[in-house]
Amino acid sequence: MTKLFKPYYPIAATVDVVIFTIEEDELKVLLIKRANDPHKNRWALPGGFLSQNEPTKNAALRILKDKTGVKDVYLEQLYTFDTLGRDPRGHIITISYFALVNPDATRLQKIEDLQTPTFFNIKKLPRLAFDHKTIIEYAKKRLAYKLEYTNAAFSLLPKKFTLTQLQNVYEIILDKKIDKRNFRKKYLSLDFIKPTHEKLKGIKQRPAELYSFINKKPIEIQRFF
Amino acid sequence: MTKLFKPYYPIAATVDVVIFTIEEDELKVLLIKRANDPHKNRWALPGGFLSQNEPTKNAALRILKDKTGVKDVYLEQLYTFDTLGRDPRGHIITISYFALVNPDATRLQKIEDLQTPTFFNIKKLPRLAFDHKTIIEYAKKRLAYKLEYTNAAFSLLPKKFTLTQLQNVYEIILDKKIDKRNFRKKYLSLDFIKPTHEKLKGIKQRPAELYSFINKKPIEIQRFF
DNA sequence: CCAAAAGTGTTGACTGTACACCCATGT
DNA sequence: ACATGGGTGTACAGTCAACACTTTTGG
Repeated sequence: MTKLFKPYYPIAATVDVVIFTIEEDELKVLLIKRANDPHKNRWALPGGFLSQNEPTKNAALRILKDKTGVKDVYLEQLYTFDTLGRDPRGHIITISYFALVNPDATRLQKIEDLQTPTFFNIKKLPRLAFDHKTIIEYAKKRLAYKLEYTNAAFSLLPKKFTLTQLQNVYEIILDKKIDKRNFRKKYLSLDFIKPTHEKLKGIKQRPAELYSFINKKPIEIQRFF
Repeated sequence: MTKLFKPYYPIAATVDVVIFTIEEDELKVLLIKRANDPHKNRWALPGGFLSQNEPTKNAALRILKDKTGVKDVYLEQLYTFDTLGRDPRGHIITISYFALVNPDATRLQKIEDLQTPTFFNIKKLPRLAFDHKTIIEYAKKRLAYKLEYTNAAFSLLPKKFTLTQLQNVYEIILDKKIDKRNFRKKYLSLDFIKPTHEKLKGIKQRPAELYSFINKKPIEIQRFF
């Protein structure tokens, strides 16, 4: 603290990061195994304490890189969790972030201190430390919104992808079947993607056209009145 | 702090509250005049430091009541602002909340220490303390979303209201004209409101039917696929 | 030629939008 | 009787949802 505050009570703040990916047709979340108490050896979101004069997003990026090897992700602030008792060490709030990554471009490091970063199927999560289950559930809702109202799917896909892969992303996250023709018509009409005129090769069926996102910046679509 | 953390750096956290209302056909924000430095005598969002073991939402309610007299509002967490330098006293993050109130039911107290809580037209804000302008802009976006996707308008209206009043809320917040017939058709089809079979009286035109919200809990509407 | 996934259009239902006049009341 | 805002319907356009067959490739 650069100066002291009269009657004001300092608290501790952590950041926690929810990293989603899609792998083997499953929505997965990145977890690490805690090296220390509390909850030693339990699976948890990558997270840690803020450093001095460190913005929370920087802290999230730093911790993510140090504990999992994941870097260069676009983080979005999710929510600040502050329930009393969420951390047995005392009054600790956590500012959570979330991001989407493409597993092909995301090599997990095996860190020496046994943090073993691992993507878990969101439907088969182990017992989690702290209130991290709550945080993941909240993040999942936000993810579904993002997919419905933005071009966020680009973060989950390789640079070039087929419409079937894209549709799979939607089906997995929204957890429902979508009609192929309607999906293509609608998604193409949004003008988020364009054909590359390349084809997927080396497979035994008809090769699919590869598409790419026109814009790798977040774009929203509008509604109501 | 109930226990000490080894190398971990305590920070200070404040909460700030954005209270919106609609009055005289204008969207207004509740501000107070700061009693102390920094930014003494400048207008600011009601806010203050977290107390020991106090959840942020409780802190927001406490501060709101103490500094403005406003109570019994439904607060929703907005965002955590943490830009370095946002507070000249040091590394202080703020967890912001927002709420909608009906001015008829919200009596502002004139507090002895000259905090003078006042609703300002959002289009005519004075110079604000800290990064409170940024916070208000963020809150305004969130407000427009809420209105489009939920029944949140109930918080801005008296128990009984006319469809014209409801439409005004939308026109003011979305900042555009809406066709009267289309608005009525659409809003009624959402089944958020029901006629009370009472009429507005004592005015010189044809008296309007009064409606009330069926449900004063947040409800969302769905889209896409 | 077979298996597998890619690709493609039409129809009917529903929703959004544009638009103008009569009605009920107080003065 | 008039001024004021309240209240109402229709038609056209656009979007959504349901639905099945042909094409291309590798083996």
